Amino acid sequence: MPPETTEPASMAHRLAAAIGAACTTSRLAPGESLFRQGDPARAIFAVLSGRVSLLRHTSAGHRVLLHNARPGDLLAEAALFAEAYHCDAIAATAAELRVIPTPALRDALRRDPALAMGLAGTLAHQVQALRGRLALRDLRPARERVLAALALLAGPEQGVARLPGTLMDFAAEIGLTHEALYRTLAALEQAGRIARTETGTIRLIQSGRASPRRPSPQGL
Amino acid sequence: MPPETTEPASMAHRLAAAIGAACTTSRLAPGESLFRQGDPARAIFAVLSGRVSLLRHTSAGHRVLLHNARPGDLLAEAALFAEAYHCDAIAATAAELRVIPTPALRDALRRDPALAMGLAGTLAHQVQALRGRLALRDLRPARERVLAALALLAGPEQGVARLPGTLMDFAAEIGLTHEALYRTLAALEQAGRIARTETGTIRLIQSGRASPRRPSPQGL
DNA sequence: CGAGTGATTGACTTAGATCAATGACCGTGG
DNA sequence: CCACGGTCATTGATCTAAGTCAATCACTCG
Repeated sequence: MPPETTEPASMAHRLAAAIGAACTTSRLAPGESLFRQGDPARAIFAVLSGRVSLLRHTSAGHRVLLHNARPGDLLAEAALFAEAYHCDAIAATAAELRVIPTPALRDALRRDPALAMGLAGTLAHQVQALRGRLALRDLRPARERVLAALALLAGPEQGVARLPGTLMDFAAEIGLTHEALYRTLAALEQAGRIARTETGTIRLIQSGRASPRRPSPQGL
Repeated sequence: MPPETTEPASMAHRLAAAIGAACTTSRLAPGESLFRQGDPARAIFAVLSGRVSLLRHTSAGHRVLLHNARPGDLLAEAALFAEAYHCDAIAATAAELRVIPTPALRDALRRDPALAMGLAGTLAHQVQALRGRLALRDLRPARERVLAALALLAGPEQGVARLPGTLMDFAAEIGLTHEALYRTLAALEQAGRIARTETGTIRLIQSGRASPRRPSPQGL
């Protein structure tokens, strides 16, 4: 399969379609910057291929990764409602983006309430997802967090989690070092809670129903 | 001052105003539930006073705190775009809410594109803020995280951070135990990086400019 | 005044970060 | 075609930041 190409999520499609001609495409080399914190916010973007990182520098001079946009993601949606970008966008890999100028998009949204509602819906889902990811970080120890994250990936049917990226990416996503993740996965596998067949795929195994009363299966 | 009352943030206002009569008010006793995961999504809410917790149960039966809505916050915005609520809402304290029925609101949004855009803007800002909070969790050790969080609270002018709630709340917000936070604050104060006058207020002190080249001021 | 909550500090323990090494797997260029 | 350099996956050893348990004090509220 081609490494990193996906059709844009419907919202990116709809936005681009709505403004039609005013919408251009941009190609970035790895490391190239799309915009910088403080630049006037002239456009939002839809990632077509590659990955684009959003970074903010703190006052202390640190560089913090805010987001890693993948194909299908919308980028800098907040630019629609702000004067300037609030963070840097740098291509993590070679990337292709659709450029959606804010003035044209604002017009389109004003003209088409359904489009505006669609955008609001997309954003509302992002808020939900982000809250979920934030809550995930509170789970401890690592075992719980990993299981919860896998369950999320697998969906409510409780079957097989297919990791979107590498294990290292997954580790970063859930706030663990990759070593900690490897170890936790190994322990879970040993405990029979998960099974790994092909790489990138993890099957969750019901732990014989988590009965409330029963401290521990065997030993301590 | 009255303990927990604030005028609703403008967006909550605007939404409520837009649908006018269809909008009622609801009062919750502490512990009372507003809706449950899976209930049909009939309304979104604006918190007028008190605090309302959003909880999700994981498949493993754990209860995870997703959000703690405070006066001025909008609650369950995603209900506008979904069939059912995706989490429980329980009053953490006695609370008063404005109830905004989704059908009426959907109509209003369709009729008034500016309102829809306003909602999208609010949500976009929430996305931004949540990404920031998520990134904050990656800062380590605790000292860095606390300083960054305080800087955020103080705003770009780099002056005084006024904590919205208790220190315990703040600790939970940034993913530390309250003990760890107290110790970190004490250490920072000792190190002269912060000063505490009244409770709930922390002044940040520039550490003689963090010059790029200079490993450490003294010792080590 | 006693109960409940927040703030604070001490002592102890540990989960997970850090540092380090190894093997598998590519893609790539000579 | 193969050797080399890079990334990912994995595991071991070690260390420490921060969690847990515990006690105390100040404060507010019936």
